[in-house]
Amino acid sequence: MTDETSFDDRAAESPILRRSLHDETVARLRDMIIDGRLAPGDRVNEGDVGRRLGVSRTPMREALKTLAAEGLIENVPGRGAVVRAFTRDDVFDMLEALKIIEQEAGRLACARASDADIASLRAVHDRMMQLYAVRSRLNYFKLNQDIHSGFARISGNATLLWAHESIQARMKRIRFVGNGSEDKWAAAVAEHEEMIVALEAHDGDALAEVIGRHIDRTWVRVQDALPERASAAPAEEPLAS
Amino acid sequence: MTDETSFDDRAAESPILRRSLHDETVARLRDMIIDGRLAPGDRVNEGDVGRRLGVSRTPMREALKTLAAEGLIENVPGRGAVVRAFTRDDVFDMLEALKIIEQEAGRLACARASDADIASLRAVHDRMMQLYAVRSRLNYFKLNQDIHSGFARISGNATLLWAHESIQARMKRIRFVGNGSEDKWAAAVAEHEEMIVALEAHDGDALAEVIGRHIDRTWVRVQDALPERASAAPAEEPLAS
DNA sequence: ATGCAACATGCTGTATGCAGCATACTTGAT
DNA sequence: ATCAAGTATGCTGCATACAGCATGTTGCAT
Repeated sequence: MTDETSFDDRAAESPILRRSLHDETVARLRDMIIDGRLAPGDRVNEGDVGRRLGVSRTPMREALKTLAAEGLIENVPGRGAVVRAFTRDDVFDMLEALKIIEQEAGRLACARASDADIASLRAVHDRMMQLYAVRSRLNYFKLNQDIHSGFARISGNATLLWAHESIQARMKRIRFVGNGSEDKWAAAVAEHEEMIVALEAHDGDALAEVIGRHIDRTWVRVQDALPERASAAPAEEPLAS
Repeated sequence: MTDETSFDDRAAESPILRRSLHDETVARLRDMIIDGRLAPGDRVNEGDVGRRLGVSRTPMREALKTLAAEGLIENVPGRGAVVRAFTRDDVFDMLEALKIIEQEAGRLACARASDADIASLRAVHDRMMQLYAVRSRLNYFKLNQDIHSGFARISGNATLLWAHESIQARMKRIRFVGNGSEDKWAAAVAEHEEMIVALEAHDGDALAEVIGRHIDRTWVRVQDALPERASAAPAEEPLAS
């Protein structure tokens, strides 16, 4: 279960385009939040964390403003940045919204997407099947994000894609935690296959139905891993150990 | 038609809660973008605009980062902030996304909203009818934002509300411009009435249908005011004149 | 022992200074 | 006259310095 050690996925980025320091800092902080180095409820000390990332307070503060707008942290006046902690209700809302967006994006994709677009999603799915075959959980998980936002991507609607990815970014930590047991994983893989088949058949209703089922079961799975009232962070490292 | 002069709506804010300088700056810049003082494509000079707002470059830069995350401006590396210009396709995508979110939020609202919630929306609608009666265009327009995000608000889903408001914030400028002629306005008012009736009857399908129709017609209306390829800003002030 | 008040510390919020880069202008050559 | 190259200017990006505030601690009084 531990063929990978770090959650870091920066290596997968485009190799040519060098990002600005701001984007870099935002990305690294995002990673720290997702993989739990910054736990929900933690105060983010600009000086400390900035030193740790090798940037001064100014770009640090700017990155925190960006993350606040993304909904990953909260900026309390006079007290600085706090990693946002999601309640059970918050997570329910996020999944419900994700379901709506993904279903409708799926319908649009069935109506509009080119064969090449569909083939590209099929390719991602095939790679995920291979990763599932060797139980490479972390790499599977990484691609899982892609395939879900993939429907929004090939729907051709940039705003839907933006909304989906924004919400998914907040959920990443939680989905990471609630990745579930062997049989649940198998069921998820089967549903993915159903989705791709529906997409290839341009059957929007069928696709929406599977997506709905899939996300409903995600809610069940995630719910178990969620503490009663507070956030999404058990104290210990949940997966990458 | 010119009973109001400024787009400014800060007076409508909660009187007690004093906002931080950051939030204040963000809000003021947002207003400047919406009412056209900062036109799409304009470069935002940190020094100049900062002086104009009475803040130094640092909080200015932080505000720009927030606005960039909100999608109202773009941060070009090495060139600073540029007010984002939306293409016709961008606007179509935004309206399509808004339609999806608003329809499904409406369905949820019909299923879940309390009588008090529904009554509050009815109250907003009634006030809009009064404003329509005296043709108070700008004040009508302000409440129009509220009633549309209102469905998301009383759906009880905070994430849907967030998504709706985020997208609507970007659209504000365009909706402002494309407010349309007398008869189109009358049609819009009639559709609003239909929506409230459907909501009060808890008829989700009917509500979704009206919302769909309403936004489709918004697209038609807005499209005319939209230049072919570029942004959403005719040079002159379009409405408050 | 407990509560309150004054103080000390450390952090946030803002301003300013400096280096680097992009762009515009000027000057010269063809 | 036009184009190119070098130069100059002004802005961005980042670091640092300073002021104000929130919080934790200590000492004193009851």
